Amino acid sequence: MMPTARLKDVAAIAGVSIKTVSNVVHDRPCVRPATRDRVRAAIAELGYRPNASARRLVTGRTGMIALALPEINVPYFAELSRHLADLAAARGYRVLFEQTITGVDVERTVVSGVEAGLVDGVLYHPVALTTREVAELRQHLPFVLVGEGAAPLGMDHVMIDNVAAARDAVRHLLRLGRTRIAFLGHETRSPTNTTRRRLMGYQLALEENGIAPDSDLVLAIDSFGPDEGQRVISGAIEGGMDFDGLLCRDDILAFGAMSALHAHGVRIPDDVAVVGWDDIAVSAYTEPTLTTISPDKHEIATLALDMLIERIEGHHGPGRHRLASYRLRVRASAPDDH
Amino acid sequence: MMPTARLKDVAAIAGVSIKTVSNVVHDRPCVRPATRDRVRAAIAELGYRPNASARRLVTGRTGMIALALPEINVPYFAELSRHLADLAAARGYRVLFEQTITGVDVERTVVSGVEAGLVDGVLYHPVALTTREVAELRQHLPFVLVGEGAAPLGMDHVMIDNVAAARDAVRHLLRLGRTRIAFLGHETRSPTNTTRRRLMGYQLALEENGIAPDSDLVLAIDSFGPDEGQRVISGAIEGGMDFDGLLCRDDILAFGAMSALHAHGVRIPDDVAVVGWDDIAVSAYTEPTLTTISPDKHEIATLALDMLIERIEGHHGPGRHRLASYRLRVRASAPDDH
DNA sequence: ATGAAAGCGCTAACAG
DNA sequence: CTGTTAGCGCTTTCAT
Repeated sequence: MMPTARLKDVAAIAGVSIKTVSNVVHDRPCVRPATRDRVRAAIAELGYRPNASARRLVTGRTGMIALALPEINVPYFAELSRHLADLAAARGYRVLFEQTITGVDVERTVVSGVEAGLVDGVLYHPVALTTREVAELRQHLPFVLVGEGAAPLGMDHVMIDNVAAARDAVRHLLRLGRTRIAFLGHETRSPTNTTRRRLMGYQLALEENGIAPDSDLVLAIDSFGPDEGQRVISGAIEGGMDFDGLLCRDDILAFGAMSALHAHGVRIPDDVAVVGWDDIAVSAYTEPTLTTISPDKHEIATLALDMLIERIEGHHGPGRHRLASYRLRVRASAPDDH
Repeated sequence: MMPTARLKDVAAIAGVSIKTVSNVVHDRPCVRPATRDRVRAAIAELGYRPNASARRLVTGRTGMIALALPEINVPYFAELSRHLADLAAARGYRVLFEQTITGVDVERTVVSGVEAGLVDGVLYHPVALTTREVAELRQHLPFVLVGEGAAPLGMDHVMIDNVAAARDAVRHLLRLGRTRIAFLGHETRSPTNTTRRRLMGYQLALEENGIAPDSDLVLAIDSFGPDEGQRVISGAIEGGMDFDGLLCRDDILAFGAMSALHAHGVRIPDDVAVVGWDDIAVSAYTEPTLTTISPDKHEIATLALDMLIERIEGHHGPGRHRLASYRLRVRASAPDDH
């Protein structure tokens, strides 16, 4: 493996100064055609590629943004990442992927940023860190928060209105005549803001319809994942829980729940109408297809990236909080006409 | 936003030379405790963070690997990425994410690598590029290929034995007494190597059992995605296709197929037994649960990363081709006892 | 239109 | 144990 060619080597071969080679590399017009061709030939001959680190050191710009998410394998994050990656590429940025699931420590490390000059900005979906910690740790770096986790007022932030969306979902179930509506996904240990907000909307919708929320209908989970949804709903059915509607914290839990309902011969939606959350791709192909809260992932990605790039380009205003849109996507698990 | 502190600034405040500060930053033992404390205090006071680009420029090491995949939102890739990201983090590498879906050009650009010194190595899942192109474009950079796409002999490569796996899947269906077994997922335009291999295994299994492959049972698709699976299977059913078994190119197509089967009142597995491919997380929670070829994603990730890191650390041998293991995960859509 | 030279912030070899 | 110094490869004034 021959040592990588440098600007200097190209210059030597082409018989010009490095400045000229640099001009050619950057497609600057101020080079005579003949010279340009000679330089181009030398570049090809040596297989010259500009060195990224050197460039960055001098320009101070990396052209990279960090995407800090809990778990890339979770469909919602994977789908959001797809939008983010597409948009970032279109705007000329590369994406450095930081997975934060490993724990609070990792999350803290990512947020505080051990090295400077690694990326130009960070898109961060907080989970474990508190608002205060995020605010304190955040480095001197453009930062945009995504999701319902910690959101210090001073920082840019994008989310959907979780309370309103949960309320809409429950209202939909009420409209179908369901009155014993359960909520699946209350975290036992430390409830996330996400769950807290969704639960709040659930409660509001019930109360505004004169139904007293029944805490027995709020089902706790120990983990996310379909297996947990299945376990908890199986337990509820076997324990004789009486319910005719079910709002799940997310689609994945809903899949597990539906699997449990099927296994116990409970008909969906006849006996229990089910609503999920996230509208991940497969939700339109389950049996029955899943009614779900569909956050506009593309809009979330666009808003987040726009704000981040504005910050990177020097915007200095106070923290901006943007709400992305969502809709209730009605499918067979809780159809309109039932 | 005050200008980032440099080694030199810390040194000035602490009243030592930059070498000493560097020693402290690197936790080198050869610093007197008193000095160390003073330096630490200065670092904290200035909020000093070492500059990544400068470090890289001088060490020539980036501590990053590129992960070049077609589409991160596709569950199989998302799940594989999760393993890769976990392992990379454990080995001290960051992951730069490069999405190649946009087209052959993007794929070519990613493989050829515009800049040098951006990453230490590349994990690449080829789709559109040919073996020859990959071999020609590959830069002077450690490179490991994943999947069934182009795989020049000279380069490291990890995959599962797709022919054998497809054969196993079809054998399983034959064992269940199915004889009219269809294959869903032949690409009309330019079939990928992946599909070609799976189709080959399908054919082999039929022939070894004395069944003449019927080209009418090989169903073409124009795109991936559940909608396409649904469309094609609906068309086949409506066109009167006679089949009792179905091997799908991947789980996502299988979801669409199952949705179409349900819609037409075709019972799974009674009327048609279905087998998917990839064993993505939700496959265990569909109705019915999906029998599928389950590649050992963790093993794929481990083998790939191990080889890549060996190359990064200087290994120079010829291209190594490794087969990761797989198993047929039997679930309700094509159960053993049927 | 092209060249010479001064750093960007850090590491590491070499002195002391 | 600590300081001095020479680059890493590139961009960018400032001359010519």
